[in-house]
Amino acid sequence: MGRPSTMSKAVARSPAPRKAAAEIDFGPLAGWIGFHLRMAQIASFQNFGRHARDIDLSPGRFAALTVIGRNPGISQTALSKSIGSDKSTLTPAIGSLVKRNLVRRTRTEQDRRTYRLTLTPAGEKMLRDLTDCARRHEDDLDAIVGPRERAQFLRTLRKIAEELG
Amino acid sequence: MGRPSTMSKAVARSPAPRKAAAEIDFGPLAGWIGFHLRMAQIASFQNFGRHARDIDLSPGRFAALTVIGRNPGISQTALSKSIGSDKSTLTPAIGSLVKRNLVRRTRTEQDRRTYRLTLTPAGEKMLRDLTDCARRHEDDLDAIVGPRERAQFLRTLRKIAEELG
DNA sequence: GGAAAATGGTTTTACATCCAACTATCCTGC
DNA sequence: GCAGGATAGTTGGATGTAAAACCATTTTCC
Repeated sequence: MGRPSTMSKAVARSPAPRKAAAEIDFGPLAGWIGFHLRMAQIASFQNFGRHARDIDLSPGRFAALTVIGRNPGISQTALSKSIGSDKSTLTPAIGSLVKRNLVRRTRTEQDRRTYRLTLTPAGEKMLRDLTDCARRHEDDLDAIVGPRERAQFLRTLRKIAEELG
Repeated sequence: MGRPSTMSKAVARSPAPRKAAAEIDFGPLAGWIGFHLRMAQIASFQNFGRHARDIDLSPGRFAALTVIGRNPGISQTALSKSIGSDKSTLTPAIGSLVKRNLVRRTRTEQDRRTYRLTLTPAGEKMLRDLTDCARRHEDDLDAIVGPRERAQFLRTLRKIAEELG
């Protein structure tokens, strides 16, 4: 496919119709909440990753760890509902946390289907470290949102999650 | 905390130490923007899915289609930057759009590394249909956010994406 | 008491996504 | 011009995710 036409067209000098990132036309996307929610979440996710680079745990697992820490004995299904991920997603996630000795999974005698999830001491330490990372990440977000808007912004986010959940 | 430790098991009648979703303790998560951003985005994603169930295209591809439609001739790299996904993610995504005859990918003679992406007529039709779905999804979001807050909310989201990007 | 429905978890399948390494093409400096 | 660096896109490997089918157990209801 060498396209041997040797550039007979050779428009040559035109500086290219290439688009700079800044001049992209987003059309209706530009005014849509859903789109910007997605973009903001992607950016926030990446920023969290920067703060927690050393510690090797994703935001999702961090949320899981926090909820387990605060609600010892919680079941996997309840956990999955609370953090908004599918229970089938949680199976390998919890598995890896158990393998890393951060979470303990014990059967109950009352209901032999469920597990009780609790943190190990190592899990509690990890949670403390991660909470520090998240705290710094939150400081970044707070600085951007600003103290005036913060409460209202949070309220709106919560409302979206509740009413669409 | 609960944990009456009376459980010699066989408590039988106790309505279960099971947690209802409503009474989960989220600890510091409860006040964090990053967490609620994530939850809101998950909910929004699912709601979009409900509206676009018939049409078989994810939000990410929808965004790609829109940007291509608005910026005919855009390159894959520029597209990936604009919608915030990795260029390697885009390779199979564009591939499937091309296979479904929604997008055309043409080589340029000036720079034989890049592709020019454009919509096919079928792609434009698909974009119109999807835009209708997204419009309904947006209506849901608008109803939740409310007209008073909308502009400020959007401004804040945009700021987060920009400053953390 | 037992069949039927519900519930907790796992497995399987199918993608989406990122990162790092790679190929092919271009651009730059000498 | 041509070697070395940049850039466009692809590939491979690892992980995250959801949905559906599935097993084991418990609960409901007759």
